[in-house]
Amino acid sequence: MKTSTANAPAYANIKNHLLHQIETGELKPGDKVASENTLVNQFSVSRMTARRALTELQDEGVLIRTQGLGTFVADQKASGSMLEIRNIADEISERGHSYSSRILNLEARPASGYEAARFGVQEGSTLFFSRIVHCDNGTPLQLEERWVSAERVPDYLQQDFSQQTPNAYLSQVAPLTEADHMVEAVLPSHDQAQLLDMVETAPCLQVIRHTYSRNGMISLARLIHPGNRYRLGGHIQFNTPL
Amino acid sequence: MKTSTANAPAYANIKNHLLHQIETGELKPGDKVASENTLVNQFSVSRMTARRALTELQDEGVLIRTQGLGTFVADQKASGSMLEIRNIADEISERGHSYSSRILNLEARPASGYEAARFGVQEGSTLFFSRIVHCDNGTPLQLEERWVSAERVPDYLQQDFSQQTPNAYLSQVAPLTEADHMVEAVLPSHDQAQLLDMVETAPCLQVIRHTYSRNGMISLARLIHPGNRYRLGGHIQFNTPL
DNA sequence: CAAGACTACTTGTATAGACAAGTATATACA
DNA sequence: TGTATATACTTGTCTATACAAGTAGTCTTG
Repeated sequence: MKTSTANAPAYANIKNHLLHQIETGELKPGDKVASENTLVNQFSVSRMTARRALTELQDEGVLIRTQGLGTFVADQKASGSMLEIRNIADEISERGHSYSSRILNLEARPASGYEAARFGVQEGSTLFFSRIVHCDNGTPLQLEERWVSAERVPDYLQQDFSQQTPNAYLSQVAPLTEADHMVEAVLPSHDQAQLLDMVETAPCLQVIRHTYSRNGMISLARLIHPGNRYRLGGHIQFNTPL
Repeated sequence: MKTSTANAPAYANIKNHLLHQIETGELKPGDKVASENTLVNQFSVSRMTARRALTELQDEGVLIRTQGLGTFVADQKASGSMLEIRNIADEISERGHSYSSRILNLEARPASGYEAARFGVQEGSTLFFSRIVHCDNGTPLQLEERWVSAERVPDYLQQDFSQQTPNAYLSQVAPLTEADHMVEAVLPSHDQAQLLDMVETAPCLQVIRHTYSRNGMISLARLIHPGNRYRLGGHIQFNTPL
């Protein structure tokens, strides 16, 4: 899973640079980010290019910019849950369409330091990862990515998710009653090649990323429109107690 | 509440022009939109300015752009709703906290041309507007703004929203069964001074804007973080059939 | 007829500059 | 001391231009 640098556009490199700073903790919520002119000198680009990187990250909810003040890392905490995800399978059924799904990935892997901190587990402990495409009348409509803490749901990998959606299974086995709050920050970039194939045939692909950690469930949704391949649309961030 | 044209930035005028074309049906989903160069001549702006209007509308899901082909009106029907708003009062109760609310505004006013086009009513027809703060243990947590079409819910202003939330009332009186779709574009800016007072005492204020139009309900949610006073964080755009 | 080249049009990326406007700090003045 | 004022720095808007790259149709050529 490569993140670019080589042939990627200049503005994308700057975005990745800033995202990396945030992911490693070099920049924390509230910290001031390099100004446009600083980035101009640092990356030898024009101001409009540096500006595009900052503006897009602002649109994605990562940064906050204020005229006269500067650019800051957005505070991802604090937001309570207010939304809940509807079950995609139910929704498609209600619409009178046929629902089908395809499993792309289903694996266990040790949590990196970054993931461990984010999901509230120890570094190296097992995280389950799954990636499933949900189709409406055969057309890919939603790409679902889930990270599930092994401590919480040890049998996650053994389930047959073509029969029962992960959402249904997790609701049954790991109900959460308290409305806990969690932090979810910036999304690492997707494996884009895999996404592009699906976007070809989908009118508009919804990308949802679910994370089950010790404290609750976090979901992030984004939309990909055709012709908008590298730029992902606005994202939604919320936290849902099951 | 003014809608631009005069002192608004050029790119905003172009956006409104295109949105108006879509709202009036002059441009239908799938139709080809004026190219960048066409807009350059039409509005006497530079290509970068015309481009900004088109790009932002693409990010907002209104348009679809493809290199070499052109710009087209997006099909809003393709992506189904997937989210629903939880009742803030219920949520706070479930959390074991005390819920209270305060009404800031409650008024009827004629729809401006801009609002009329957006909400699907005639210019000058009555729109109800309310603004309510929902508090969790006395702390302002959510600012709710609603525009309600008078045609749809004539008695909106007569309700006692300290007893029953607008959401509960509207669900009861104006249920929508079809999953209609609508476009909501740019948010006009808030009355900022009023917001700032609340942000002072709130850890993170959720701003939700509900719009009941002829076709359905649109909700836009944004977060205000402390230290993020003037610029509101990323916004959420979705459409919920009740 | 079919394959390739050419052309016109489109959007994508990028530059270098200009002025406007919001914020905070330092400075001079009453 | 307190109030204006000047300033430096920031982001916001905008222009005019250039080249790259994708699409579709036409024209040339074998």
